[in-house]
Amino acid sequence: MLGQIETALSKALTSVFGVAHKPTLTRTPNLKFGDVAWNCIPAAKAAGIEPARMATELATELSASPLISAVSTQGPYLNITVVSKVLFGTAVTLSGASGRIQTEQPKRVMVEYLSPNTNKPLHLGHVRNGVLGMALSNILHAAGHTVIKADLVNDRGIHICKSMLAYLKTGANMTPESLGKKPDHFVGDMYVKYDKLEKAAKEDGTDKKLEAELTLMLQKWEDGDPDTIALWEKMNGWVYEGFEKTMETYGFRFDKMYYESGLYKLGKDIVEDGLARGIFTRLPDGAVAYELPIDQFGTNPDGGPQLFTLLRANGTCLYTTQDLATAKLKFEEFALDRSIYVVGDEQDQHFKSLFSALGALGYDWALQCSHFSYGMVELPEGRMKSREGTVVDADDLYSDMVKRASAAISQKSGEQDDGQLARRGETLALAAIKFFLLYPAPKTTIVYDPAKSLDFEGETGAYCLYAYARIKKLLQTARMQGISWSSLRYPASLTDDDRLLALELLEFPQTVFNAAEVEKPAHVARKVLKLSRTLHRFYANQPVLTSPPAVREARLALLEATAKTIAWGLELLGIDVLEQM
RNA sequence: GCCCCGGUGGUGAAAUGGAUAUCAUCGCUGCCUUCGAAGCAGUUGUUCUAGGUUCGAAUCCUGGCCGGGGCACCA
Repeated sequence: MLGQIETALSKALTSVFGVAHKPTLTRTPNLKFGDVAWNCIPAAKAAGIEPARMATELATELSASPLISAVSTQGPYLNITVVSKVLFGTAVTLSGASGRIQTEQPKRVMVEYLSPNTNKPLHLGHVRNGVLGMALSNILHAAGHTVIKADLVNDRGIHICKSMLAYLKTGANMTPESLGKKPDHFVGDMYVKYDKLEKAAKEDGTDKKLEAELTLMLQKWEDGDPDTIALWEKMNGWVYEGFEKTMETYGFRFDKMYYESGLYKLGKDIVEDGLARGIFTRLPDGAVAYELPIDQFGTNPDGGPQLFTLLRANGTCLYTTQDLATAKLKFEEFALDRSIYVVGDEQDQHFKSLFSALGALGYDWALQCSHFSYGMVELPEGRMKSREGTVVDADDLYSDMVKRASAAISQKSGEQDDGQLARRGETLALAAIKFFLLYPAPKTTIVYDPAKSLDFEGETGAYCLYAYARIKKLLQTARMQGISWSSLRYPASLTDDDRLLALELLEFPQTVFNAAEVEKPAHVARKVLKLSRTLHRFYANQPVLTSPPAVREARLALLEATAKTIAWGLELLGIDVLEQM
């Protein structure tokens, strides 16, 4: 509907001024200016026309439109009031997912996210990653793109050997079952134990020996030594078993799994090829590197180009070696148009370098690779360090939040705890966690204070869920009173609160579509919150069931549409609603 | 030394170059005898700095100050 007005405006621009322009309507700052507005300055300036005159003449032209009940101007602003019947009718009909806008150029997009190491359980940082990855995938899908969700598991390397070696030295007679531990936590404990072993070794001077043992283990793994492989499989199996549960809890899902252990050698050919073509350089000690362009990356301390190392001096592979190959594999295997990596901002430079190297190799798809970068989740005292065990564990966070959420529900509703209440607590807890992580811009560093935990008031998931539940309760009460609102009639005399809610609903699909275009899930989160706020204000200020029948029915329809839209927005964010808080 | 990111009320955040910079939280004041107070209404308090571009700058450009991340054979 807003699109139709934009089209009418575009036609008027052509017919009156001979200007080709695609206008975008915005909301007015205040309803006294009308419902939506357009600023003439950019188009007027480009065409050499005085902006206020353009606004005036367009107003005359548009006033004939059957969609528009009033047009006015305010300097260069063209202010439009939409015919109420059209406004409310569209808002109700196109609510929820039925209003979604689909792209005319659907793409095949891979979203790689989570990408855990198999030496420790998932923590809050992974949760931020996973929640962003899922939301981004959902939003791209809603906009009509084909999305392949991929997980690259870092299941090999020296850090994995650390857990394995610590297990051999301190716990080889134990299993997760024997200790009653969640298996990924059991392996994570071994990783922490290694750190302790290392510290102890440094004190009694045996650290070189320990390091040699570790390197030997990695060597044995690469040589395919049966005992080492068996141990690796056993411990990784435990980790996967644990991951499975955590990922199910948080709703992280994948269409494709990549394992570094099966990929790490693949990059060697690409490196050799680059070397042969003079794109990569062999360093004096034998390592292979890509010299990063100085205009983009600057220089290193001795004035030469920065180096992006692709192969170790001893010929073994690096993460970068594997990365080159995996990038190529993704495009070939899935005929991708676009490849997105959801990875923390500490790797900004890594990805910028990787994409530069891929471009230098002549892969035209290198331009379609992008790094969805996000900031760390820190504790009040600083960064989380898994080696030192100072992390907010994903499973602990969840169970802690469920307790708090259940307690809050019990307290506020006065209900006693039962199985059903616990399930509501789970949904509320997840909504609180996910919304907390999705609402700020991704690049902000989030500080999470375990002592304060998460709020259920203010700009929170609970605020949105409560808006939904309030509507549901109201609709239920209406049904019980035998009130029906299926036949829609829109009384002329509705208030600004009704109008604001309808406008908010109308804008929603465009916001979701734009969020997909710019790949910003936070835009959807902010919009859901804004809609919820408009709803709460409406609820507090306007009676529904006690209004005259015509107004009552219109409002019930509007509220039902609002509930559908809030639920859809939250669904895109990976958040479930509660019919009852 | 180099590269990247940031600096907005006390605190945490928002704002395709566009109308009076928006929210939350904290503080203070009200509203459960009308559909659920996890809510609503009111109130105090904000764009690091010096220039520049522009009809118009929190936003773009240059310098400065402050903070965070990264700089290779880790991921």
